[in-house]
Amino acid sequence: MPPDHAPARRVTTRRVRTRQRLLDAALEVFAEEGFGRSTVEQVCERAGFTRGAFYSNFTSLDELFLAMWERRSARMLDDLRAALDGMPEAAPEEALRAALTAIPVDEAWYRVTAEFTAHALRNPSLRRVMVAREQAIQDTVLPIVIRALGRAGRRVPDEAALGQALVAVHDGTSTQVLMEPGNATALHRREALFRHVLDSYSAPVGGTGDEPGEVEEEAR
Amino acid sequence: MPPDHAPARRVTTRRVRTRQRLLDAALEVFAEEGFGRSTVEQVCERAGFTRGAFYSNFTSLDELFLAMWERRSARMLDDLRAALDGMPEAAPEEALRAALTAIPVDEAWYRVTAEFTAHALRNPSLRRVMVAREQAIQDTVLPIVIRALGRAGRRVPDEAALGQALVAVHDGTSTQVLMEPGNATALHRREALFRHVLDSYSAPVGGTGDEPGEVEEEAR
DNA sequence: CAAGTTCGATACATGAACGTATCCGATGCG
DNA sequence: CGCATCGGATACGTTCATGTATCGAACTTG
Repeated sequence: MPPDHAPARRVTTRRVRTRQRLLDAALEVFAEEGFGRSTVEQVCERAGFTRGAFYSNFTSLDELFLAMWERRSARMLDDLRAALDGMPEAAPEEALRAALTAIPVDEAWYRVTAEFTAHALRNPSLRRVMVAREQAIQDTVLPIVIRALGRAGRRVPDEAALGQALVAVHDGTSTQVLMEPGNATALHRREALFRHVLDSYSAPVGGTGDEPGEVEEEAR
Repeated sequence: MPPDHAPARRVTTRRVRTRQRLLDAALEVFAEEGFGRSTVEQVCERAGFTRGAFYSNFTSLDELFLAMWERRSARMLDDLRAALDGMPEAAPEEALRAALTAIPVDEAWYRVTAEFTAHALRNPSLRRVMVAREQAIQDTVLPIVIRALGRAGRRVPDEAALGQALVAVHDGTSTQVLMEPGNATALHRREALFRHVLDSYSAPVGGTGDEPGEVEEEAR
């Protein structure tokens, strides 16, 4: 129902295409230069435009940064979802490996994410965006992980805690892996850590009833 | 033995003091504005100098950033060491809690670290600096952690793996905690995750001989 | 206490990025 | 096919950060 109060913007084909080209260019430039050191002109040049195009589509670099990050972030979630849906009957071990190879391909993306994290730590509204995204990731990943664990005969007592742990491990180890490119050990240890976390936050169902050092439900 | 080839710089008292004031100011400014958005003038103003002082002591903002980060980073390591040395006979549980409260006090520092991480991901020589620091942290912390675990009757089969896991968990959870300030749950989950990692990467010595789901030594 | 050196302040020239106002080709519509 | 609007290009003026070159006060040294 948009017979509008505002002038009823027609969204031209051209417009959406230039927006996308600008967003793509932004990812590249921010990854190379860093967000803080990037300029409007650099982004436009990379996209094959002049600054006129930019100011016609966005009002600030911050706005572009946010839009780009959210778009790319959503796509990453889609990829992850696809990778996990592809193996609905896999064992946790396999699913984990599949998920981990589906994700950390794009170094540029992780650079930009690190940049975005730093930026968000100084900006309450961006912080909320990041928190929301973390929640979205958990909502997507957790059910699948939990189902996989279930097939392996394990139950997760505190799902939210597992979700937070997985995200933390993912972020922390991603950085490590990127800091030493071509270090296979770091990659393997990353996988191992994930396995340990999955183990620690789940317990065998119908077994002896207790394992040593397992999770007790947390106080809220 | 420095009867020098270079003009034999006398290091005046004044000089070191202004250097320090500049470094302190840099931490604050970078934390507030972000490194990329910070200017030489902002730092100098905060320190109570003009740009002349800066250019007399450093050649670029990058140089200042690196110097500041290394200094602060070293101090952080000292704090950590002190906190852990303070309780040479503590149980792992206690020591963990002590270490965790000794560290994550300074939000500004973590902002700057995030900034530095992002920066280092684009800069090979900074990457090496970060990797070296991670190594230093492990060299400092691991022996203490391992001794504490030992007193609790636990042995660590793969020490390097534990070190990497601890750092990853620290980094990953720090971000989470800072993203939602005043969220006690995140803090508790952080602690819990540390406990689980300590458990997963160690095994009781002289016990039954095997626990389920423990670490096997890793391939190199 | 005089002479020299050091270090930060001041002044200046330069260049870069910004945002706006305007123009003109392209695109969609009748 | 002609017209109206849209969207990006161009051309400003302005602000701001940079780096250098010079100056002068404070401290060191003999």
